[in-house]
Amino acid sequence: MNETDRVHNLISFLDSGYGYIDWWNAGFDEVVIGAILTQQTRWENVTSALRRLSEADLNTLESICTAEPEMIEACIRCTGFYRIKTARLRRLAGFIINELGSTIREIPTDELREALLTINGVGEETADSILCYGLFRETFVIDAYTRKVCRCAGITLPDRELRRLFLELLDHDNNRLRSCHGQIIEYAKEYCASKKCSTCNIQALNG
DNA sequence: CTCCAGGAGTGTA
DNA sequence: TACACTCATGGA
Repeated sequence: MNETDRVHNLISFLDSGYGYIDWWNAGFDEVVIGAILTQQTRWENVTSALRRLSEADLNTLESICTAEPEMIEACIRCTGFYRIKTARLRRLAGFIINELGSTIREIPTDELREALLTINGVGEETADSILCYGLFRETFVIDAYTRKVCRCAGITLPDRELRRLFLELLDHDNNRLRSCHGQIIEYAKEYCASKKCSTCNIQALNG
C-alpha cells in the first residue's frame, strides 16, 4: 500500500464516519481575522476574541486598519502572542484592502496564494485557510491536526506533497476540501485528545 | 507546577 | 535543508 492509497483510505474513512461537514462557513473578514488569531492557539480562545472584536466593532478588515493597536490587543489577548498578532492583522488587512481591493475575487488561486505568502505573518496554513474558507478556492489546509491524523494513518509525506495529494484525491472540489479538513479536526478532537491516541483506530486502515 | 495549543519569522550550521 | 528560539495567554 502506497501513500496515495493511505490518503484515499483516510478520506473514505472520515467521510463514512462524519459525512459532509460545512466547516467554518463564515464571512470573508472573519475568516481572515480568525486565520491569524488561531496561530498556535486553541479555537475556543479565537471565538472568544472574535466576540470581543465584534462587540468593539473591530471585526472588519476596515476597522482593523483604522483602530488603535491597543484596542485590538485588548480584544485578542486571550489568544496569546497578542502584540505580534495585532501587527500581523494590521499588515494583512492593509494589504488586502489597499493592494488587492475588490479585484481579489479575480486573481487566480496560485497567484493569490503567492501574494499572501509574501506578507509577514502569513504562512502556508494561514494563506490556505483564507483561500479555502474565505474565498472558497481549491486548496487544502495542512495544520497540526492534519499532520497528526495523517501520522496515525501511516502517512509520512511532507506538507507540500500531502497538500497536492489531498487536492487531487478530493477532485479539486472546494466543498470536499473544506469538509475533509473539518472531518480531520472533528476526528482529532474526538480521538486524539491525548498524545497516546489510545482510542484512535486509524492505523487499522493500513490493513 | 508543567505542558502545549488549528504558526510564523529569524538566526544558525 | 534542519533545528532552536521567540512570541504569550489559558486550560488541563
